[in-house]
Amino acid sequence: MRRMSNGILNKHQLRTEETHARLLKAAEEVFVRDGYEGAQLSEISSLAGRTKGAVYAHFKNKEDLFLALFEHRTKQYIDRFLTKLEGCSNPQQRRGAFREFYVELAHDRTWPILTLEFKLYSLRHPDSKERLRNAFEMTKPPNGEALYEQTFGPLTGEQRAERDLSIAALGPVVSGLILESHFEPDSLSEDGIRALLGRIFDALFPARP
Amino acid sequence: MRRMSNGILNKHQLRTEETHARLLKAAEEVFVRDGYEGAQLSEISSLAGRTKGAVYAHFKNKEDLFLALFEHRTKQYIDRFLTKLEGCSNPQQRRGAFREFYVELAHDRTWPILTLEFKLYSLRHPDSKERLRNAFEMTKPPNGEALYEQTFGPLTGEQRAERDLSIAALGPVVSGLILESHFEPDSLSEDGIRALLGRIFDALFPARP
Amino acid sequence: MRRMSNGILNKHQLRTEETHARLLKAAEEVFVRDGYEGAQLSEISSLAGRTKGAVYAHFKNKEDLFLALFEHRTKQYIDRFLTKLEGCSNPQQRRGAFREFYVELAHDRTWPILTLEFKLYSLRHPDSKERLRNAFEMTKPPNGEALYEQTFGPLTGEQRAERDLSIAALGPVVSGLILESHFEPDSLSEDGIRALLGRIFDALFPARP
Amino acid sequence: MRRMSNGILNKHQLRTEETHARLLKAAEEVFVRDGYEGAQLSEISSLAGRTKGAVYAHFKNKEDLFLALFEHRTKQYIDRFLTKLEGCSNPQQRRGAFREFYVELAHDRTWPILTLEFKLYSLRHPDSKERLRNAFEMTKPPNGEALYEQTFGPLTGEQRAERDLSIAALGPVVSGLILESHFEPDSLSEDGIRALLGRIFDALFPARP
DNA sequence: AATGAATGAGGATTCATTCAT
DNA sequence: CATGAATGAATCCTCATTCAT
Repeated sequence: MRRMSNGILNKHQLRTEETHARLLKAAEEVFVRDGYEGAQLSEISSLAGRTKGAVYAHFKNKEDLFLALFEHRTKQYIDRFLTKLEGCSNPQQRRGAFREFYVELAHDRTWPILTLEFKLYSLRHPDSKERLRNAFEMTKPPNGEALYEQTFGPLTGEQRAERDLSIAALGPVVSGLILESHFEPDSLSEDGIRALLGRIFDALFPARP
Repeated sequence: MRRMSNGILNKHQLRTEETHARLLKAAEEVFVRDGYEGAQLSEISSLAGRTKGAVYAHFKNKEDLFLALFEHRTKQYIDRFLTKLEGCSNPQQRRGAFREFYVELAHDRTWPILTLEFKLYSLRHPDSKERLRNAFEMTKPPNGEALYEQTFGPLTGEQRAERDLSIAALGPVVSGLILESHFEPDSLSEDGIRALLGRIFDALFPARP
Repeated sequence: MRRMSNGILNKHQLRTEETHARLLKAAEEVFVRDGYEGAQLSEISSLAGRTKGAVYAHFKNKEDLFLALFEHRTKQYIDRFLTKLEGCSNPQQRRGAFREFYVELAHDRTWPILTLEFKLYSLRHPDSKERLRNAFEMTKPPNGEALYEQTFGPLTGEQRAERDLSIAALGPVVSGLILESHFEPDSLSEDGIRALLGRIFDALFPARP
Repeated sequence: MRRMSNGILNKHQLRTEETHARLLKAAEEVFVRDGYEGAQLSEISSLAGRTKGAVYAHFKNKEDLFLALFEHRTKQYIDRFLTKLEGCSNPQQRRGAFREFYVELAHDRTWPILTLEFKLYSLRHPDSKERLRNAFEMTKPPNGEALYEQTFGPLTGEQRAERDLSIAALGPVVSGLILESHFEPDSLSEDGIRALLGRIFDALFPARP
């Protein structure tokens, strides 16, 4: 998008950006509620106060909208995560911030479901692999290794493998639990999930003496 | 199905039973691979060596087939679980058998995904709630409370609540991890998942002294 | 289609064959009137007294219906042509029959237009080349060389090349004229075209002494 | 377009004229390649180095562009034809020039196809008849009757009818042959068509003694 | 029980056209 | 004059479901 010389968007561009944002927001709601296949572009667009055609002015097709949504949310998510850790000055603090960030995911009814939906999609559309791979790479913070070392301390090779395994498990565990809580809110309340996540986190990343 | 006086099925009935079994088997493969929406009855039936009409001779519709499959597999699953615990004579053994059963779910690439699919379906089809509820009830072993008491010992009310929460978490955790391993086999190998499940199980159900 | 042991089609099959024939007939009318792009499957099917779905039970898609129609009509056309020539016992008769057959094409308002439409389609869909080629091969009678020799006599190599060129021109000339007469019936009446075709035929295939 | 007092176009107007010309050129390419229905305004405009909006600045709509293109090319065509004949001083020369002009149409891969496309369009859009009629009238040279008399000599009423019929046939014949050669270049080479056109011309307009 | 032709509702996608800038 | 985001109508195609056999 070309900005005016003063760096300010003109009216056209403002309207365009708003449409883009509205579409993504509506898409999230509908994709999470109805799933990829069940989601209807007509509902997404009308929820965004636009028509179906607007979707196609911004995205190549339904899949493109879906992937764009995932990329968009992933960026936000990583940013929030990194911001949280930035304020910390030592490993203990960092581990605590990480733990809290993780436990608080119990509150998010949307992102973990979207994540599930996306992985199921990729499982079933191997042709989109390329872009899917890239989007998944974004799930991991840049400079992850350094960050984790600053958080969990220096580790032997074997310990590092174990740590990476644990890290890989975090997201999937939340997604599974949130989905279950959607279905059985009585068995898995938000606080219940919070408790579980805490215990699981501690089991996977034991506090160092 | 009416059996002959000697309790043996005649040829017609044998063929009918075979068709039923073939359809369920094919349905599992296709539902897991393509998801509920993506699954096509034509593919399921042809995979079973039958035509679409056969599906409608055995099941009311697509949803009915899906739910019947879930009920069928749930029964098998519970049976295997109970059989495993039956051979045990004391709580320690029982806990160990439970743990092993759980850890070995890492090997099943199908049931955890089917479970996810089913829960997503229920999330999105609240109208089918009644039957869905019933099917989910089947997920839990009959006489569960007694069984768990025999396994984890007598507990205070609070401990029991914690234990139930942990039990509710087991399935969702496996499902999340298996789905992830489908997508990123390198990060989450079968053995890796086994290790994770063991650690999580121990964290959720600490061995009593 | 499997016939019953007595070679007679059962009710199902009769109905199926009728549907197939009705669809082709309706397709011809609509494709000629509206062109390939302009033709609507909904109109074709309703003209055939069926629904759109029926088209897809018989043909893979719109293109498949279009090509099937061309193949079907081409067979009929070649058959009529060969039948006409079969009754002849000498070259003069055969040339006369050929000429008459050709001149009488002036009466056909449909086939020449369908031919045009098909060639324009092939011009614009090179990907369908394979099947198009085959369909076009059908335009030529089997054993064409022998037939033409029996009709126009033995020729030197150069004469044969000239004859083949003339043969290749026959169809296109009719198509061009029929299209024009659709547009300007006053300038090109059916009888006018008949006269023109006769003169052109004689110029391209001079009667031998 | 208002010219400056000296009859010269200013910069704005030059740019406008160029856009107009570019659009017509691009339209010809795309209409011939893809047909009226298949042609996309977006492609025409981008081929012309403009955007869709430019089309609507110069033409009322797609049909208007198509008809304007036909009118534009028709004018050129008639001009070339008349220029060719102007240099002749007697009927023989004129007939020869006419014949040569006709035979050389074999070289034009575009105009005959555009002509076909246009006639098919008019066949299928009778509502546009008015403008279509006018455009077709332009196909005929002004003072046609006088011109033809100077070319083919004075004729009886019956001869004149025959001559008009032959004239009406010329264009359609070329169009049919060119289309065929697009599809089967091996059977109908450019030279082959030239030969055919010559023979057909001579058959339709026999040289007078 | 099983077949498969036919139905018909539904949804993604395309593209000529409009309009604020 | 020219842009291009947005519209919205139009249409192909899919697929669960039905029903005569």
